[in-house]
Amino acid sequence: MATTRRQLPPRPETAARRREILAAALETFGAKGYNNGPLAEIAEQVGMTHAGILHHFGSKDRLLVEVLRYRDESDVEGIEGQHIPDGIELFRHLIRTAFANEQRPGIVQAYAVLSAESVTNANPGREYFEDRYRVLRGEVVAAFRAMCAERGLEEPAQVDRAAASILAVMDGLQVQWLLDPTQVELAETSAFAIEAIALQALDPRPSPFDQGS
Amino acid sequence: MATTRRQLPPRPETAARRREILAAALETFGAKGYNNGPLAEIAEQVGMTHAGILHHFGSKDRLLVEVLRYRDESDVEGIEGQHIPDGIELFRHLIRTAFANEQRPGIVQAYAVLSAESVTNANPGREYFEDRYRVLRGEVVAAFRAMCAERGLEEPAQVDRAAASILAVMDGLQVQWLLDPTQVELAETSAFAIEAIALQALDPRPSPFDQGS
DNA sequence: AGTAACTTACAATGCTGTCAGTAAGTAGCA
DNA sequence: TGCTACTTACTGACAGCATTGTAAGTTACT
Repeated sequence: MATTRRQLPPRPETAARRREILAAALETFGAKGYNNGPLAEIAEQVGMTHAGILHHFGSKDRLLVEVLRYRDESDVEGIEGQHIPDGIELFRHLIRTAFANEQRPGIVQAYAVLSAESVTNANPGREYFEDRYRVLRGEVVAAFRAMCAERGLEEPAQVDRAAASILAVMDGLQVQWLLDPTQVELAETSAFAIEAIALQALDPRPSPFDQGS
Repeated sequence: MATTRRQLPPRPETAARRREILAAALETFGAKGYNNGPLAEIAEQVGMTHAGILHHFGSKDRLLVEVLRYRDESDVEGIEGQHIPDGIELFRHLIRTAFANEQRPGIVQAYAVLSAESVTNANPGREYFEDRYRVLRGEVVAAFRAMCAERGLEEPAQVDRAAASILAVMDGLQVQWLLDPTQVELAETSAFAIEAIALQALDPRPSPFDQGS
């Protein structure tokens, strides 16, 4: 009754076509946000109709999720080989990323817009960003631990806070830089702040704000 | 030909009604973003139709601009008297603000969502956020200068970067905190990062990342 | 022969903004 | 004080557009 061949594998060019769509979607969502970025505009960029995109991805929500994963992959491929850098190398990697980001405002904007949009009600990207920040914070914490071990220091009390802070400055600076690139040096400022936070975590000094008039 | 009485002043209750609308709009835009937050939902909160809101504000764009200004005012009124704190007091004020923000996630979300959304194409809030960051950076820079003068230090090289970084961490931490409040302590972490950055600006130590394997 | 990769057409919805009308207030004046 | 003229503060209806998703059909691969 049931024939055996129920599903055919996708055609060879299809994977490339999907990647084209993902790149176009990243551009449109980056420029206009998820809610304000229509499928039709994405379709036009790749020479299709919006129905063609829905054929590949099923719904706009699922497209967003795949776009976010795609951005991750292309990031990892582009910047470094495969491995996750550890210890001091992770911090250097973050700073290099900030310098690389200065050359790709489109990606930066997509990331800034979509991450903030994800905190709104029932946004399909929310889970992705929750996971992403959790993973990244974990990597930074691990890097701190590795540095301490290497130097024979005990683990400082504030690693968790320092990890969150480092990711936070990078993101926050991106927004300010996108708003006015003439007023904010993205990379240099990121490097400065990452160093400041790492130093205070590894070798704390007393707060300058605590008491006194 | 032309009679003299051309425009009547608004009725006494009108100002209060407008404020109600602004508060409702802040809530809706905060929850759903500007593009995704319909006028009808705002209208419902204050017991009106969306046409009534357009009567008061003319267009959705102008409503957003007024919402942003309204948030500023209510912030200034609520937190402190009138004056802009200077020197060390500004930093203390920023940290207090971070603690206060932990009690008002709605406002924080509105701010995070709308500021990121403002970097998208032709967003009506963009100018507001450009100005706001410029002004805030200026205030932080002035506070650094005041602190240096008081202590007889010369102005450090990195004040501009430190100022941008401090605002950036605060914003970035808000996003992470909104995504998962169980994993990020907004206020304590903000305080830690602000101190770290201020210390490095006022009394720099060499970068731990510069050379060596 | 069957399915992937589309297109065209369309249904269904949601949104902003306009328009005409209504009730209620206010100003000017007898 | 009361009448008239005009304005504010709305409502309800609707035009007009944009947008997502579906369904049916076509082409071309395998």
